[in-house]
Amino acid sequence: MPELPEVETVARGLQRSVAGQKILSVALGKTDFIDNPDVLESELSGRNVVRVERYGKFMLLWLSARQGSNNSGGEAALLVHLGMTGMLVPRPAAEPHVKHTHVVMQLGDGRELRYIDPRRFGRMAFLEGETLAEELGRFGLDPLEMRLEQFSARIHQRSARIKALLLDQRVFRGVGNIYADESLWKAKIHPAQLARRLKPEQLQKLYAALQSVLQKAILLRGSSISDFLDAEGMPGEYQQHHRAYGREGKPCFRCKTPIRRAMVAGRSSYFCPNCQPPPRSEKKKKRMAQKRRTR
DNA sequence: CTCGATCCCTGGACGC
DNA sequence: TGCGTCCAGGGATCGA
Repeated sequence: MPELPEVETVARGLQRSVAGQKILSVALGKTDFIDNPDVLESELSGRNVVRVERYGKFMLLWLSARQGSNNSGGEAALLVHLGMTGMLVPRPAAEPHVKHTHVVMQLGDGRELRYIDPRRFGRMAFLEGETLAEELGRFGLDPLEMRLEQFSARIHQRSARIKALLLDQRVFRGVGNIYADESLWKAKIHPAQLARRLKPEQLQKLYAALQSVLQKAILLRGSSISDFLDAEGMPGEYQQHHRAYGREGKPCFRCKTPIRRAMVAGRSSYFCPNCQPPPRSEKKKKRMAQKRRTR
């Protein structure tokens, strides 16, 4: 569930608390979510965490070259995806490891940077040089850095549903189910609307909605739905500002019509059936269902 | 290109 | 209290 605002929150926290720290050694538990556990283990120890930043839904821990190496591999980084339930948190080494602690990095100041993930939907990888560049190149625009023209260009002639495109990390990096639904609600666009059908005014509205929703969410340190906590163990507050996501049956904040839930692009999607009018294709589907019932 | 289905995994909700 | 069952959900992958 960590999406752009949650990952940004964690990354900022880690930048404050672990940037500059040296990784002395690494201990691994379950490793099925790690690209190449042996490489990760051997490459991490002895490096400094230079800087922590967000890249889409990933955290990027930029690493120094190791002493004695000529840094032939180019820039190196630890890539961390939190999946649904991942947490990356610094703790005093003396504190017991909670269940599902799978990666423990001993830091120079006596703390440990721990990766905890019950479902292991996350991902961790040590990457450097060309491999790293290639991996990062797979992803689309950062929603907070793109201009309107770039946003529109990525969307306007695609035949997929707008929600599917918003969720596609190759198109935009960092948007997930919550913020896609919230943005679409704010822009009054139905999630199943075909992207190429959107008018310029709608694209402009969606662009603005996406940015304001994400910025406000970052300000409130993300949404804590199930158990999201930031690097300091604090929950976010944006869930109190949700207008669509998770509000099935509750009145729309604009028109009081009950919020509906439907599967779009394989994800449960929340929307106001009045403010976000369904596209023709959806109406057709409804008529078919009606026919079946009356038959 | 776009879609849906399937798998990964565990905890929480729910029914009995 | 304790089972069993179902579901959520990002992303990879595969077939239609």
